Amino acid sequence: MKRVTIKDVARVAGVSYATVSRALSGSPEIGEETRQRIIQISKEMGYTPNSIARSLVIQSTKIFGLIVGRINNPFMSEIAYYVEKHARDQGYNLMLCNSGSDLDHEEETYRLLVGRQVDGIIIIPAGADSYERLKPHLGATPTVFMSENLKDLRESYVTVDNYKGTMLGVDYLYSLGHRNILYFGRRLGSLTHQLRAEGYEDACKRYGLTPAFVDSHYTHSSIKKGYALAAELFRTREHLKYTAIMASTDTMALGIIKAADEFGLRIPQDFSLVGFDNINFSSLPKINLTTIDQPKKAMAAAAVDMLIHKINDPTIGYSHRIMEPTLIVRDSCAPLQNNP
Amino acid sequence: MKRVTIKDVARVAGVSYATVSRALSGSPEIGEETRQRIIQISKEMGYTPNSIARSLVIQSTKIFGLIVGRINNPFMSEIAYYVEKHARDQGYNLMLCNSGSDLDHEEETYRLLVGRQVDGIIIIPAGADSYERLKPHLGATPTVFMSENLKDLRESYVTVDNYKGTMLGVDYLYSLGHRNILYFGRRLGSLTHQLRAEGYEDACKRYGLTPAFVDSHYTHSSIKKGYALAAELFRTREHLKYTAIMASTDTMALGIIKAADEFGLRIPQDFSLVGFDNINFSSLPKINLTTIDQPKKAMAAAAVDMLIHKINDPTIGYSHRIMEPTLIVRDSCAPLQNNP
DNA sequence: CAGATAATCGCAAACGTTTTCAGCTTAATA
DNA sequence: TATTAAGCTGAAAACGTTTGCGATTATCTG
Repeated sequence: MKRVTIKDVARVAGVSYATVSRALSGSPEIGEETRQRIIQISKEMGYTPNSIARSLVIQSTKIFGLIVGRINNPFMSEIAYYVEKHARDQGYNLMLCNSGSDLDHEEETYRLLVGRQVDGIIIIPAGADSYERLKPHLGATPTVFMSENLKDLRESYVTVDNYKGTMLGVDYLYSLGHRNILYFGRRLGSLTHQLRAEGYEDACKRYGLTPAFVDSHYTHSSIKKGYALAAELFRTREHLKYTAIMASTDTMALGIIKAADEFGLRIPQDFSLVGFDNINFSSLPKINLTTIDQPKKAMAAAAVDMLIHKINDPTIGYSHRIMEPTLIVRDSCAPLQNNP
Repeated sequence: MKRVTIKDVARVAGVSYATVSRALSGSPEIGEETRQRIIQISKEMGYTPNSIARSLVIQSTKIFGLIVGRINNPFMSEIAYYVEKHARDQGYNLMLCNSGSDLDHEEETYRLLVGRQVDGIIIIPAGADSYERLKPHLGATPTVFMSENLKDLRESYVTVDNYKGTMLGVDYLYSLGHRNILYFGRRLGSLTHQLRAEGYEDACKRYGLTPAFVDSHYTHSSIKKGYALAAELFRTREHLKYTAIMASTDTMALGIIKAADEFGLRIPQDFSLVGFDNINFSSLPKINLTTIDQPKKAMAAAAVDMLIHKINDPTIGYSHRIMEPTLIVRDSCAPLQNNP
């Protein structure tokens, strides 16, 4: 199963392999007749250039590394889809790695990718300390961070305006007449979540509402976590103080939905609910979650463009891009009927 | 931003680069003291071996290509997650590509990956004709097909027993007392779907039930497609003839759920429903779809193991692995109360 | 017709490794 | 003491490309 190399086609064509290389890469200094002949022959022989050898000499692999927490997470896979698509359009392939949202594993993965000589790395960081951990390795390979805000990040990133996002949610709920809105989810550890909570808080203040929080100590949002928290809320009848819930995350909102279902509470009749992220779960029948959308496609495109710029001009420094969130209205919110 | 090569550390250590290479790769013929010294030095200098150069000489990239329709499809992303994990454990990284479920694009992608010198390719084929299209390129790179059955596939693949899967569904519905079960979804074009339909049909025959089908001409299952079909079914009141529906796919089932919701039909009170695939949507609150599970994790592991075997022994021929489906009982089915 | 210019093409170095083979020490054996 | 063996190390080839530079031929120009 010997692969056919450039030498083989050169021998057959009766030219040097330099000529073959030039003919196939469309170099202008090759006669048109010989070029056509060489192309013809290489096709017949089934020649495919060895991009490993090519990478070695041109010092570029045309590969991007993409590090996500877990690709089976709907948000991540959505991002990955657009990143792959956009990168491929620009001539780059993608090396996909799961960090498992674990800092050690993430660091190891990052180093592995630079060893693989990828031209650039796009990473959805595992946690708040990712930057600190990755810092010593940065600089060897152009990198852009995505989606998560990190504290004092002196590196390129693209993210959504999380602060504004929750504000949009509160605006909407307020416009429906809600005056007692509970914030449901994480506030600390992650800058992203901090900003979301602050957006909620400031929006409340602006309307003269008193902010209220439900949270606990945990590091990753999940349906299970949301369910546990919500079940506790319903059990203690604490929720009766509020007519609407602003969730920090769609997955948390799903947990709420599950608990509500079990407690016989109806959404939006018994309370309104808005999520954050617009993962594709949320548009499902019976779920129909009103939520804040992160423009995943645009974010992905921005990230790869940013990366390519950085590759073309390494002296460019870093840049930040904060994208606009939008409110997606579905069926989980209703106007407030009776003032409690 | 000059990268440090093996020569650099050799110079500093005062040995030849052959020695450095041997020391770092744990070759037994290097003195322990020099090895430690070299390791120390290479660490201090921040040396990371260039795996491109390495790949060129050892004729192996330690990379697998993974071609999926779209990574944002929940089923695909689940597979991808486990493939990456298992492959990485075996020392392989993953190059991810979306084929967009398009045959042309798939073929182009496949060729691209062999040009990239990947050691093997795992592919979830785009359609029934994938094999025909890919045939000329096969043989250069070990390949295993996944999940989709293809006609006369003289290549390695791992899939689930689709025939048995729908049988399980019918068994279950029958055991609940249902005697009028409708099969909802595609039957032709894809061997996978053909098998599912046949499993249903044979199970019906075994119980003396008369099979009934709802399908139409389409090539990809989707919620939208399922919704359209179901809405038509409900509008014509045709569904009253049946007390249960066996859907060809979870996504189709979701379409049914959506339509049912709009027509005021309740599941499982008005009819029972079982899906196929067990995508993670189906476990969501308010959905809770009873369905047939494909053992995605085991399938992924089997695929990469199969690929590694093939790489280690290219003369091994091809092999087929058909995994066991299982019934996942959730809340979309109920015992039949009144015989219609 | 001599010389110059342009159009093609080949030579060989380079990319950063791994690995074979041979060479050099040093210690052990006869 | 001479010989052998064992243990380390180095020189160099190989992997399959790209590309700067020089060489060759053909075509003009004067």
